[in-house]
Amino acid sequence: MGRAPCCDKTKVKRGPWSPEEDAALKHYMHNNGTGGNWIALPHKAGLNRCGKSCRLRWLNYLRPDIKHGGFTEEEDNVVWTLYSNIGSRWSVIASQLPGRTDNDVKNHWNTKLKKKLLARSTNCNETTNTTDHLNLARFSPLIPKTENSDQGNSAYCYTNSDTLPYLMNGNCVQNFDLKKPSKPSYSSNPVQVSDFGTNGNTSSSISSTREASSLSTSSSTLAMENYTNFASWSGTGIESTEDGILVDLGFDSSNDVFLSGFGF
DNA sequence: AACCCCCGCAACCGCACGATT
DNA sequence: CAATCGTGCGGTTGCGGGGGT
Repeated sequence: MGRAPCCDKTKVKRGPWSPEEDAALKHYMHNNGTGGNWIALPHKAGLNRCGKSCRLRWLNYLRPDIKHGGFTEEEDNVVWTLYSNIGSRWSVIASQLPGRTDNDVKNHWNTKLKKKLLARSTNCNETTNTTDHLNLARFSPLIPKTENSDQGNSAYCYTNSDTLPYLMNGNCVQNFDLKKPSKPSYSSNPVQVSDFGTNGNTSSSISSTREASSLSTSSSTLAMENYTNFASWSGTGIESTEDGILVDLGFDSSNDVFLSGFGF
């Protein structure tokens, strides 16, 4: 048996809200709040609307603290960084942007930022056959394990020693243990991700703050090290037989790139 | 001036989840 | 424990405005 619809769609008004409806909803919300029940609200407020529609209208448009207008560069940076780490969890991203709603962030991503990303990905594809192979790590959002793996259990974050030090405003690349790539097509300096967490010099050059923790079950142990710009893990057991790295070096607006990656 | 196309945004839809009965 | 309900979320749609031809 399917879910019962929240309202009779043939009997409620749909489509754009009129100024009168907005005023009625605002007035009701000002005096009563939701009363903990959006479904009953339209009737109480004298609105011939679905409760979900009222909720959406209020949260995305009528709320007094809503910020309208274009996104600032700083807000873009937050969206880039969070999207690269957690994906399309718009409500979580929006919670980090005061006055912005999940719908705002989603629309902004779909209409502006995604196109930027695609444009860069195109450039990435164009350059991976040349001597510049940094783009996978610089542009990729989190890549699912199965898609990022050559043989199911290994992956690399590709980087470029010409660019990374500038982006990170430091010289950490010098400390990485650079190895030859496993894939012939990637011929520049890849950073084997499992090396991040095992190289003490690397960690100290990236960040002054560091936390370590571990998770244990009867069958597995997962050790976590969290740094400002990346987190590494290594473990044993059924669920965690691989070392991994989550890199978040943020967005560099002057170069119009963001650097973020995931590997194990 | 008329038409077309593209883009941005508001709104809708369906599903998942937690709370309640 | 299962059914029901309300809410929140992410994906998608479609309208309207603006720019180009």
